[in-house]
Amino acid sequence: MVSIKDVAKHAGVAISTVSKVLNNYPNVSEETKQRVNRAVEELNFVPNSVAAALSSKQAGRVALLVNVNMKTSAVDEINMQHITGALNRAMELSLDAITLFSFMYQNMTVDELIRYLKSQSITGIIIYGMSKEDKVLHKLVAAQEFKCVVVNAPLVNESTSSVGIDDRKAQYDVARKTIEENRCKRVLYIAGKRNGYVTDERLLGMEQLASELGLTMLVRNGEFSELQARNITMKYAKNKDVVVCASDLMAIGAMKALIEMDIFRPVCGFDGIVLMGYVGKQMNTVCQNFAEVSRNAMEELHALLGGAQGRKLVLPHSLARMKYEDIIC
Amino acid sequence: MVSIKDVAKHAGVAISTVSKVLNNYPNVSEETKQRVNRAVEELNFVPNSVAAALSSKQAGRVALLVNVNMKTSAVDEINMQHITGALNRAMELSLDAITLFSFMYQNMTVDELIRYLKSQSITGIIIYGMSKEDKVLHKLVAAQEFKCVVVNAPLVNESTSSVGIDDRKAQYDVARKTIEENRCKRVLYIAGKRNGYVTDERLLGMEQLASELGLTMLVRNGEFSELQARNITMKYAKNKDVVVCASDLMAIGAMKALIEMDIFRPVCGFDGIVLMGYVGKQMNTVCQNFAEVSRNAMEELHALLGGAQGRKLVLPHSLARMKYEDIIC
DNA sequence: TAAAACAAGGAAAACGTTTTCCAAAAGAAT
DNA sequence: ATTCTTTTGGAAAACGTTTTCCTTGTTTTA
Repeated sequence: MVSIKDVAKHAGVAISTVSKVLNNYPNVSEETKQRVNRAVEELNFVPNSVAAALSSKQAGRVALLVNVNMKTSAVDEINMQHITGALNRAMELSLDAITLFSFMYQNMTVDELIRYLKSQSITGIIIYGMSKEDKVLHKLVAAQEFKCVVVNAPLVNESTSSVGIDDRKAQYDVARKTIEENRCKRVLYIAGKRNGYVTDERLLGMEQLASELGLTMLVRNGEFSELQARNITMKYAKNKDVVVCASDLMAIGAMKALIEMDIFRPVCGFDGIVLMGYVGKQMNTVCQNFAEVSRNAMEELHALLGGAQGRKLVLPHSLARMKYEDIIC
Repeated sequence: MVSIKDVAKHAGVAISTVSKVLNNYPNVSEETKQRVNRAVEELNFVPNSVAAALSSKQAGRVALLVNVNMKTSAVDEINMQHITGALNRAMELSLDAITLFSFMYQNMTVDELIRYLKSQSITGIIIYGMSKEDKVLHKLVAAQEFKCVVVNAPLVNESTSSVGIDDRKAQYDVARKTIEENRCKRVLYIAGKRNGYVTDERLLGMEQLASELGLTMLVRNGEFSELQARNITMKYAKNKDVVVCASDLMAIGAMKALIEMDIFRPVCGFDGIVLMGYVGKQMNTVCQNFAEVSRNAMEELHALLGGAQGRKLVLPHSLARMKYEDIIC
């Protein structure tokens, strides 16, 4: 294996000089830089990232903490897009990234988790699917031992940024569009998981809309479960004009229930998952580009690692009506 | 950060002794072992896996090479299950694992890929979605620089194992069941991707079945594409009795086409993806537990790293009829 | 009882980087 | 010409392990 030592010898300089060139340090002349880079080319040298990680804490590796406790194909789709987006950007930024699923750390205490991450030379973390009641992850963020980016949860401190869309506005937008298209007055809103950050935001958006338009609204918690949304719809949809759901999966459950009850009500969802194209009826939904969200999350983490302050990053969303014809390929 | 040095000091032994205890080396007395383990407990010590990886090539890290060139939610679902299954077992085996998606290495030559993997201290690899014409991955396996486990491709040498189900038999089984249930004689078989290993195996299963039952069979390549399967069905299904597809996604495409043509033909698929529960019509399919396949793949890789010979591992499959009621949750 | 064999544990090199500090050379200021 | 800065590059320690030898002390064998 060709190491930095070989490059140094080949270029006729010291090891430290090579390292400086590689990491764009100042105080190295243009000429030496050229010589070193030529040697790197000729020897086909690739730095050993493991050694680099060991040597410098701040070069650092990055971990994705992915919650996979809800096992549905829709969640798989969303997680997969997040992971590919994040890892793609990580590679472009030359960040070494590992993926941890929740089953890997769900039995750990905060201290154990911190120790584990440090043992892996992790200095930055992206957290997915964090709920309000997740003690361990909250302590992890609060500890500020690592730079963190939390996706879809408004947590910010000096070393923590949050990334996501404006859930409140998105819910408002998609519901308003659906309600105005169909001149509805009585709304059944199937909210998400209790103690979910996005759940509350989306509900706030709905409440604002209801008050602005003078709607009557019944709110029930669907826990992001297709089955529960189905049951709720069965029970309450009859004397409502529209069913607004805080996720596509629940929208699908609601739609299936309506079809079974043989009544028509407009339904709208949230997320823009592919499955929406397969259920026959078209529905309005909020489209999020999860891969893009995660690319931004990785970008933000990189900035934090470079010394930037934590902040809240809000990304754009769009509305769409998912059609089978657009999805098939 | 508490290191092996602190443990050594706390236990009153040398660093090397601690390392020996940690790695279950011989030539250390039971008493010393106890003392060291107690120190480990008391100091809450976790070995730094990065340092370990740097120090010993054979402790080694493991990489998942995941092909994500086909972007459909079905593939996302399958890949996600593979990844979680593999990483889960890796953690249990204390193997450090990283995930590489095809977009990360698709522009590399074999040599570049090998160098990159070595730079990451990778010693073992699991390869997903390898096609017959993938030069780079074939050379990678042939180079025998790493221990490899190839999922769903029958590649074996001293340092390479293959893991997967018996695709030939599975295709035979599911088609036979469907054909006998409906007393069919004329089969439209929509095969997978040209140059795919499983494509050939599954076709062989169908050919055997056709000859045994005296069926007439038309074979067309659907490339694992829902759209192509749909078009093929539109064109050829009319004077056939049954449409057998080499994947669920294609089966869905075929079924949608039949519904649109307003003719009934039994259809069967292959994989057991969740989406099958959403298309309204029930179909026979082959169920693979992808997470379990990948757990086995990781297990096999561990064995290879321990010095075992490469071999072919065949896992069981089952037949099922995917119903919405079984899938909703 | 001497020699040989073995068991247990320690010292130190090695892995491939980064980074701190220091020395030399060159330029600027007096 | 002398001193003071500044620029450039090198030497060596550090990161936390593993692993190879080597030194003891103890047991076995003849």
